[in-house]
Amino acid sequence: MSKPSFKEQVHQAREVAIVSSVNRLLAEKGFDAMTVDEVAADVGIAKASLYKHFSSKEELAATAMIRVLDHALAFIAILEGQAKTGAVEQLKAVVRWTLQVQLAGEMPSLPAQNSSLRAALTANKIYLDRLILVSDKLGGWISAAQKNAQLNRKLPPEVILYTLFARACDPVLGLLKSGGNYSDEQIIEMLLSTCFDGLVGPARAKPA
Amino acid sequence: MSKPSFKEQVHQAREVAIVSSVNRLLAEKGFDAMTVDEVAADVGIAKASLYKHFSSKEELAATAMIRVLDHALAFIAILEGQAKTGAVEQLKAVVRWTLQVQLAGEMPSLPAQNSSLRAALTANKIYLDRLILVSDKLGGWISAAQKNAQLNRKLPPEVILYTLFARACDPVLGLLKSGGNYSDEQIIEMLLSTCFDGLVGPARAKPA
DNA sequence: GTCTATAAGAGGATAGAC
DNA sequence: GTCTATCCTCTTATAGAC
Repeated sequence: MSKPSFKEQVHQAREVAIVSSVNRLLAEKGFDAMTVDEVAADVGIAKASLYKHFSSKEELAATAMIRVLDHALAFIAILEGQAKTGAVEQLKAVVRWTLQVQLAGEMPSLPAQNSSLRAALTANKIYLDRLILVSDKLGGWISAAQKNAQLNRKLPPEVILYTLFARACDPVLGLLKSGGNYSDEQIIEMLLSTCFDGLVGPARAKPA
Repeated sequence: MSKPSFKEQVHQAREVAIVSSVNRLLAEKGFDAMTVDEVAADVGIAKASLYKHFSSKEELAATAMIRVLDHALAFIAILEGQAKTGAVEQLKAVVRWTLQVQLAGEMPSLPAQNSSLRAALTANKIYLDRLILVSDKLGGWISAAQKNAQLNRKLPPEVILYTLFARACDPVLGLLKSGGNYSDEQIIEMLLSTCFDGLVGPARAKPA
């Protein structure tokens, strides 16, 4: 790699600032309610300047999503480097991290139905690449956990993967948070409980 | 009640047709992507005529939500009239019904973040009334199930209620449906399993 | 690359005739 | 109450000077 020039560093820094604003606004208002004017105002530059860095609102959102996936991959890498724990514990750690990001107001939320956004995401190689990387890592842990019977063997791994991904946009978190009756830590533990042990609760007795 | 005139019946029938269209479009595209022009075209009337029946797009959505809640209440009433089964079984039946409605493409999906919509809903007495009725019915079953230890006693009833409500907009259903690898019945059973028994699966042994 | 100014168009809501 | 035609605001995106 060649040393980046000062100009390039400024350019990069500005893009980082843009993506940070986009990420926060996506978490706060969602894709549809977020306007490009808001983003520009939040960053403190003119809207036309934004479009010199990113060609569309969809690309802004895609870049924010890529950043989140990169953070997830970094967290997963840390887990992999730690002392060997059970696969289920690693999956729980990832979900816990996801919930913490949401509680911090930093989890971008994209509507599943928006067609222009979906088109942009499925056409984005970098986004898809990161998504597959995360899926593969989690998929490995899921299959390990099923081998140990730590996770229900009757569920297709795909279903478990989707269910874990869905924790990143669980509306229950927002409801509990806005209700104000529970601490962040309590919310996280309750959601982990309902996700892994279900509403019925943990197994009452271990098999002999 | 006085006998409705023919004119009033036509009026009512038209409104029913409007709400049906709105309901289907809300399920298909969501509130933001749905346009009033589309609704008018789908019903087959002019947009201005729509506004003689409903004063805003938000009111259209609220009316559709009220209809869904009324259907839910009707289903709950049927369950109450049936031979006595466990409270958990009744809750599962309600969730199963919710999933069936989604699979049929008839569950309106409203974004949680849209502020104008939220304002209209929280100001709508009829909507709030129905929502409370459903919550009370489910709340009764939840507390009964917790007394029997059929549901985890450590979870606040409120958390269980929210978790059940959230099944009505679970993105996992849409992902599995669009994947095409499972029948509707399989999807329903898997989602019921992850909801009540969690990813870990059902208790492997009963306490002595 | 940054700015101001504006094009271009979508979409919610209404005017006014019938 | 229904229609056609229109208004008006908001929002994405770009033109063109510097």
